[in-house]
Amino acid sequence: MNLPTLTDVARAAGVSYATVDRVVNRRGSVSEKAKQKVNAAVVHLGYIRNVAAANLSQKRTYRFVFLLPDGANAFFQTIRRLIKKRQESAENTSLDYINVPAFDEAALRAQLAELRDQKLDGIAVVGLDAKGLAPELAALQGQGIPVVSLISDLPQDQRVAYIGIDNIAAGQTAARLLGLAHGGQSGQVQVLAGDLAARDHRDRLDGFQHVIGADFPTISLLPLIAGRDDSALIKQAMANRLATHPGITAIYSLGAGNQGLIDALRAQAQRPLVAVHELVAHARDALADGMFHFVIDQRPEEEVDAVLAQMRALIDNVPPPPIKPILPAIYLRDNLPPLPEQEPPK
Amino acid sequence: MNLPTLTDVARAAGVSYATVDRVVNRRGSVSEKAKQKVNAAVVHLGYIRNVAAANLSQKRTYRFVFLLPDGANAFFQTIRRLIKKRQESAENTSLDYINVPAFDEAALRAQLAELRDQKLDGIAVVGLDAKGLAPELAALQGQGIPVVSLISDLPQDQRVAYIGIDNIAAGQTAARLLGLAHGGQSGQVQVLAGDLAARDHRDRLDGFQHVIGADFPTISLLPLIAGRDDSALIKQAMANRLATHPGITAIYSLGAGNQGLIDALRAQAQRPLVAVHELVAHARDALADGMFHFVIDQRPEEEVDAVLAQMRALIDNVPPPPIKPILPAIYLRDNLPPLPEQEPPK
DNA sequence: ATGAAAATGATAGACGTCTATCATTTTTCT
DNA sequence: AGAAAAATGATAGACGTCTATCATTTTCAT
Repeated sequence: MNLPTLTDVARAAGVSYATVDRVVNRRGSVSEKAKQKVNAAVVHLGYIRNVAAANLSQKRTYRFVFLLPDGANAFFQTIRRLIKKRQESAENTSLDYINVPAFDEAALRAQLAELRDQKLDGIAVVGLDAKGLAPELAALQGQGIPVVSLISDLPQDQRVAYIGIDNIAAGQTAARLLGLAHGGQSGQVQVLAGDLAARDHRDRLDGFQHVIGADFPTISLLPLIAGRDDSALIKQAMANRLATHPGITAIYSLGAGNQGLIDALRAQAQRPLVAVHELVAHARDALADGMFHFVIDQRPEEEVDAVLAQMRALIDNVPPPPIKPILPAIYLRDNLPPLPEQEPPK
Repeated sequence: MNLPTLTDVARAAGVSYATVDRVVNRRGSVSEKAKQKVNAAVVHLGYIRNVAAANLSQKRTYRFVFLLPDGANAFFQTIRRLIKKRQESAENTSLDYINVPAFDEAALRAQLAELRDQKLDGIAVVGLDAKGLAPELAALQGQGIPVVSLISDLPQDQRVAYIGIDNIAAGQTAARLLGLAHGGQSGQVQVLAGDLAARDHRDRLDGFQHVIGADFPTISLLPLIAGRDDSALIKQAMANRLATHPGITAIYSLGAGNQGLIDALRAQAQRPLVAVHELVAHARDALADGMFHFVIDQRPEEEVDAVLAQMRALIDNVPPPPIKPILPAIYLRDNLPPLPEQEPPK
């Protein structure tokens, strides 16, 4: 009738509660035989640990830290805001983030080393394609502190899970949206990247090129512009390109710094189709204005939640944490989500 | 440091634990003065009830029932599957669904009446645009059983919340996707509805017509086909229409029964742009095949979760349940989510 | 077979809330 | 003032898990 408790398991296994406890909480001093009896009983009864009761008894608080790239990047501002928000409504979880210089391996490494001594229950890192992090990451995992990569992956053996979108799929999606919007006519597409050293940017570009090449043969790609996610740089480069190539029919910006793109577009009459990533404030406005046509968003809220869920599951040691990949959302001006309420500054 | 407990509240209010309990759990026999002292202390300390502990102590189980339209409709099959899935992983919740004849006011009414006598904690109903349900719904709410409308709304005063997408936005989104995909060229669009008596179908049509009319003046709409969500009917009607109107450039199917549409399309060479609703198996296949181009999905998983969250919050009497509107997702062949694992029949 | 080490059992207290009971105090009415 | 009614206090037990302690039994090596 009711869910079985540990006492039920003990009875079924023919051992004492203490022994069951030693098995399920890995306290050692249990014979192989007893361990098997207990595990069999667990399976047989379908015992599921009552996490609520467990946390109650322990007054457990999870301590999680996010390592995020420093800077004005609007997307990560959103992530920071979300973390703060979750912190407030968190029952027994303490959430923090630490800003680390962007794309700086040494700094990230130092930060990871520092975290090793603090008693943490989990770390989420925005991955970096760098070899030098391996020892620090290994040391953390060795201490039982799980590391999850967020948004941009780390090598598989250096993290327990990756939370983020499939960036190849994102690039493909962008390609198909822009491709279909040519209505079968030919066109010239300008791709705007941040830095191809970043894994996510590379993946998006690969996906994009592949779909354009395979399914839209009448569309050609102009040479890539690498804008380093820097608005000023992007503005200038795009202004030039638009001036010299009046035949541009579409733009795909797969990185950040799109304010620069908006500025460049505003300065002239041509209105190509535009697809960008991340629904941040200026992208939202540009979408509503009709300046942008598609925004592909990785839904930071879901990502943050997924990180927390993953880490909790890992720590609670419960069955395989649901590894539901996060799909990029496609926004048009018609399906914009309501703005999150702004917190009035006190 | 730690979160305040009821004992802390009692101390701060200068009353006994028993009195605090009488206040927060509304047991009566408390003077107005005491009530105020307690409430003040609650606010002052920022007390938040520990729901885990509360449920633990009560061994509370929530009993929720979903009333779903009967029939083969693939979308509702998905909902049913999701409910079963949630049931399995539910800690202290019992979930059931009852199939009711579709679009049948009398049957739904009878079912609601029957549920009144069963001790339930919440009901989710797929709304119907019918006057006759009001007394039954009112009676349920009077007994403290909250009713939530799902997918298709009920009049505002007859339910405590609506969980579902904004169907006007969904129709607008479909219009813009198809409109943009004309690449500025003119076209003829065929809209395929189920039954305009259903609120969600009407809303989608309104949104669609509005955006086409406002932003794509070179696109014209052919007379609507009402297929009653019936595959056979739809197949026939569409086959006719395609034969008589070879100039059709796009099709928007805003209801169910799309297998019929697929059959009609397969029977001939013309390949118009197609947007449909709900990512069910055949839509998924058609998308992968290139037969469909856009699928707008209301993400049933999120809807089911939102229903449960709403109801739990209502019952736990916790602060305003987060009323996050559910956005329709747009799927292309490139961003299809992984298939849920099929359960092997035992 | 003796002692040390390993394994097991029994059990109490804590976590925060809910429910229930009984005793005591305060208020209200005549 | 005195009795009835209302309000309050005190407190114990339950929910399921974790942690800790101490006593007892079993296993193993010599």
